[in-house]
Amino acid sequence: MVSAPLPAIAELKESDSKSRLRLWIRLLRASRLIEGVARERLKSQFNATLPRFDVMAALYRKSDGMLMSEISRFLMVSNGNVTGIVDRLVSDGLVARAQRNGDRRTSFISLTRKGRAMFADMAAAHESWVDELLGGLSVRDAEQMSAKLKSFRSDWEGEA
Amino acid sequence: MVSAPLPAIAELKESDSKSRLRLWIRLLRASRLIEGVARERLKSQFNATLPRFDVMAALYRKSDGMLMSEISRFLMVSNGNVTGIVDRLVSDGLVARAQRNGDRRTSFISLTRKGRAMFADMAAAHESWVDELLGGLSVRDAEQMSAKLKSFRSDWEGEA
DNA sequence: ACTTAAATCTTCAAGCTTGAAATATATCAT
DNA sequence: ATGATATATTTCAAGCTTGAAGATTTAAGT
Repeated sequence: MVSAPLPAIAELKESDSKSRLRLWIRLLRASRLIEGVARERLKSQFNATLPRFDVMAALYRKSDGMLMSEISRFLMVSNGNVTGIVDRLVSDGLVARAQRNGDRRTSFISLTRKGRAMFADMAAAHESWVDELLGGLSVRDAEQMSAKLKSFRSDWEGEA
Repeated sequence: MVSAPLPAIAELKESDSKSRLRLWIRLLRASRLIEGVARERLKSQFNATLPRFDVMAALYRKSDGMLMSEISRFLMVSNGNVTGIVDRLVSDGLVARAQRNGDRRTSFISLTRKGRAMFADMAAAHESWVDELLGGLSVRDAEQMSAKLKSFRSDWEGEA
């Protein structure tokens, strides 16, 4: 009976993928909406961009500094990408590269005092924007969804 | 008593915004993860990009054709952006611009036969990728989250 | 030591993205 | 009709993004 057709299961399976596809589309549209607002306000209020904000956010958590590869892995972007963003942050005096005595291929990237102060301001504003945009969701809903998304991710990556 | 301090409410409020911020970060990371996989597979299996896929998906739903501004509004990207993507799709023979007799500023953009066939293939693959990546979520969870995201969005836009 | 392999980062071309300026067309008020 | 205003699109500069190729340094094997 291995070759017997099982239409009921096949139909169920298709319906499952449609549900997940719909979720994906809504997820994507929500992301784009929030990212758009954040990009626009970062530009007008701080003359910053979203990628710069992301890099600074990564560095803010690690005051000892991070390797380039740690930044790109954390942000899930390519290596070459981070090079350019950090270059511009350095030339704006927001970030510094510190020599590493052991390994001359690498350097520790960290926020300058100026960068740290600026990020603190941006982070507070950013948190309020997200609160505003996601305000339609109850805290309970937000926490439920967070938990679901976390467990989904752990199936695909090492941790987060 | 209007000026009396209300620390309990203030604390609650801060905790709310933190929950929403955490949700936002997980939403963003999930989006990036899925987008990364989709981008990579679209390139290797179809020699396509995600933006091209998005434009073709918009056009697939509307076989009569769409205006440039309808495409950009639907995809939530800038006007100028769509111009370049459509240009490349046209030069690949996947999309065509049709004159509109009433208004010479605009044209109807639509998939060619070739574009329509190609998108059908890509869409099937894409749906299976999403199903694979979001497979850790039950259908029930997916539908719950979809509903929450839909209601959140309608607070900020006309519809979807 | 010497060669090979691995790790880390940068460079580069192609394409995507935005926002602003430019262009072209259409509509409206006189 | 004419001029002013509104609409639709394209063009452009600056920056972001990837993936591949290149450069540099470190580690490993012999």
